[in-house]
Amino acid sequence: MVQFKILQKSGRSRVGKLTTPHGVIDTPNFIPVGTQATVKALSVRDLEEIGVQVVLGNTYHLMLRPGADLIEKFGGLHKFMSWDKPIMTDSGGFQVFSLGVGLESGEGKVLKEVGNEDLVKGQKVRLAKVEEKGVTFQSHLDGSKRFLGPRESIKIQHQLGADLIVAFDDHESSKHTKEEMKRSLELTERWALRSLDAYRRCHSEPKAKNLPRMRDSNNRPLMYGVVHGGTNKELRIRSARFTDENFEAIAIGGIYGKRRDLYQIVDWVVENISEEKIRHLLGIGEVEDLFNGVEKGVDLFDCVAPMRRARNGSLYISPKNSGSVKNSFTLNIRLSKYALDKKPIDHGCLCYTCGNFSRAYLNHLYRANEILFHNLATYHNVYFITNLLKKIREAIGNKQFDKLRGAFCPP
RNA sequence: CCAUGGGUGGCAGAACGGUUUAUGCAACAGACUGUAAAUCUGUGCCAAGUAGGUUCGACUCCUACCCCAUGGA
Repeated sequence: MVQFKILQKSGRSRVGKLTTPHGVIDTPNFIPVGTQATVKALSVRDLEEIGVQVVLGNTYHLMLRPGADLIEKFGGLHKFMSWDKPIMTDSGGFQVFSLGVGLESGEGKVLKEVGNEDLVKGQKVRLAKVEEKGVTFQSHLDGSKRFLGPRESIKIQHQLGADLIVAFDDHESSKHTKEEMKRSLELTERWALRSLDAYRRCHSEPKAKNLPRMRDSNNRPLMYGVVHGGTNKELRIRSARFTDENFEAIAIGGIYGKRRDLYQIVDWVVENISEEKIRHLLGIGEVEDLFNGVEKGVDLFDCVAPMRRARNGSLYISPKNSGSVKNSFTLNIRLSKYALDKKPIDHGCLCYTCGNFSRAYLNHLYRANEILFHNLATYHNVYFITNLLKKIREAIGNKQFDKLRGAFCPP
């Protein structure tokens, strides 16, 4: 059983404690994305040293490689990757739409009727065939035809043994009319119910065909329903209420637009869900957004940004080292001006990287294409964000959140 | 000294008698929000060993010289 307890509140911000089968997660908190059963460039030892409390794995990637059955045979994702703290898994819905490569690229007629999407990214047209029971897509690894729906997704997430799981959802990112968005939302709602059904079967009908047996009822994961509705207020509110009615945990998804939209959406949602339920803002994690999310009552975030940024030379710095909204609280360690810089990345940062290495050294490692760069850079960024959330929790507890926020994002 | 091959941007390396001559790397910048990302996108290089010649036009053809590589004396 997973339990969420709010310990302190300040405005809409809250400090809480999410207790899972693999330990406690203090909230608000940040969940590093570890798509393929690893947070890229970091060892589990690094994560523990940093103080990361929970990581996210991905249903889509893991089902394709190495396969959910294989991971189940190894005793689940925790044992497979040797991480005994909480794990969240994503439903795979997002990937199926964002990178499921096309099927039957010539034919659109029939597919369109069931909501087929031409997802245009760059110049490639990608098709995923969406039907009532789920999505047929093409593996990005070998082109093989695959199927993922609510039942499959929930099954896989149970096989992986995650503590926090997500209902399978449709994505309206490329739908433009309100009618299309509404149809997509309705599908998400039906899939939400199917996800719930699959979840219950995993627990109350352990012999149900094709569903994994949950040995111990204490190991029940917490399942998030996902609020969609794009930037449409009416749909977002409807989705928020629906999700609140049916789920114990609320995730906010389908956020693609501008920051202003993001904050507006969060407001609409938060105002229409129960206060005591945990709230997760899917895919969000830039510094500015963390502050605003927390202020609006979000408890958990996951994002690839800190890790990806790190690998690309974008390293977090705090305001006292000239980090600001304008530079996304980052410096670009690739720049020649750091080649002779003896300072650590972020003066005052207590992480291993900052405690031992200069900007010049990191600049050199990047330029020399050394693998160690990825580790040291990712370590710093994950530490920075993890530590930031820790400071945020403390600030909320001390009624100092506004002050802390003001130091980072002056009004 | 002889023979052969060759000298193209910072480096590597193509094509071509004709409007702004690839491409890669390096350099210089920018991007990155439920990860097909050690990725992606831009920018610049006042590119032709030297000196002549042929031609309307030469990096491309010719001559001489210089330099490099390999082989030989």
